[in-house]
Amino acid sequence: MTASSRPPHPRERRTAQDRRAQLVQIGLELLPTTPVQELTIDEVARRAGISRSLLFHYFANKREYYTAVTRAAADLMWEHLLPAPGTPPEEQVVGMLDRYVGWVETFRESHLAFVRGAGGGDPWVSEVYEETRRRLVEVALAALELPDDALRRQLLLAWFAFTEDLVGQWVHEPTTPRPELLELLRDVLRKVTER
Amino acid sequence: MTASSRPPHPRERRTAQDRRAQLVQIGLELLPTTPVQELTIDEVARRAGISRSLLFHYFANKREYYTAVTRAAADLMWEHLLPAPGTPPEEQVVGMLDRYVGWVETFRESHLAFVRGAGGGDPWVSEVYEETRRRLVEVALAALELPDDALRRQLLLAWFAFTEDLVGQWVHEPTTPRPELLELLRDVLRKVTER
DNA sequence: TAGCTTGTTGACCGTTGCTCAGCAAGCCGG
DNA sequence: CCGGCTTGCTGAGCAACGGTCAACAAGCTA
Repeated sequence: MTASSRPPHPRERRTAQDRRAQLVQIGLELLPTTPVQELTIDEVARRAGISRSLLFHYFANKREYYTAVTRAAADLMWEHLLPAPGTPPEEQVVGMLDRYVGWVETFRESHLAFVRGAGGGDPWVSEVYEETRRRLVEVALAALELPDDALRRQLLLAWFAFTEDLVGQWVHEPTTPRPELLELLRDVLRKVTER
Repeated sequence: MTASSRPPHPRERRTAQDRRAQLVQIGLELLPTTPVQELTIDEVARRAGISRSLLFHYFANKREYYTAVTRAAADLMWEHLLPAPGTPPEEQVVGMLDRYVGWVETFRESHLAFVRGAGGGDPWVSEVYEETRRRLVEVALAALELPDDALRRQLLLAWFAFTEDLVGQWVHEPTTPRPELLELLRDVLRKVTER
């Protein structure tokens, strides 16, 4: 987040860690306006005030860079959704759902662009997001205290796709009050898993 | 290094319509193996046995080309799913669902790659597929004889996201017999729309 | 001071999307 | 047969982008 105003001549030397973090941060800031894979190295380097070559010093290639950005975005969401340890099961699920809707509300385009980018095109990128979804399902499975079989996992993942889609539409056109949306999602989850 | 050969057929001259169709066809054939946006004009032109320039004679730019390819793919599916006129309502829905699963089963990677490509990255491309989904919802709404309000449409679209996701998983790991999958999907649809 | 480590750069290359001036294959009226 | 028109088609070439490489320079330590 440190402002990198560009003084005329002197070079700005940073530690490897700092530089990497800065580059990923720039990627995160660009994410809302640009499909991940379309970030140009030039643009990122320009914003960081460094040469293209330096970016390739930290990331072997473009893909490695934008998967790192994607992973950072996914981690941010993950940390926001994760329930505090010790929360009662039912509350865990409801809380995660509530925070998920909040997350989408807060970041709107930003988040939708991210999901879109994560779902499409590059398998390496989609793998990152799919892993996050799998982890979410893992948590939900435990919280719901459901038996763990393959079909149920598929259903939970599919329910998450349902939720993603519906919430994505809802933030653009809130067809029902927020609490009812949450109730509806919880209800569908119940009906989907109760078999 | 380019082909300096002028084989027996120095040049294959076609009508504009023919050429366009051929180019789109080549795009469709490449779709399973390559994310739409990553098709290279070079590759397509090479397969068609023409110069790159000619492709730009028929499509203003790359995007116009691959949205045309995407639209062609979407239309193929649409035509396959559309119920025959005169089919009784319930049968329409069940039939479409059945044919949808069949479609995914038949084309597997091909279809999943398509959906992935259509969902991600370029808004122009995703718009094409979203329009198809909207049309499907339109048909389903009529077939189910449900009142037509904004929330219900959202729910139907979200249910379709659920279906897409579940069927996509299921073809990779059939966790339940096919008829039960269909029943399950129909059941979830009922529960989602019965409010 | 020399010497090492390492953050950093500019010059260069191959590929790809895209443009443009013009060739060539049919088809017309004379 | 001929000139000219239309139109499918090409090759050379440009700009932008991803990626490589040898070398510079900013700090640290001996």
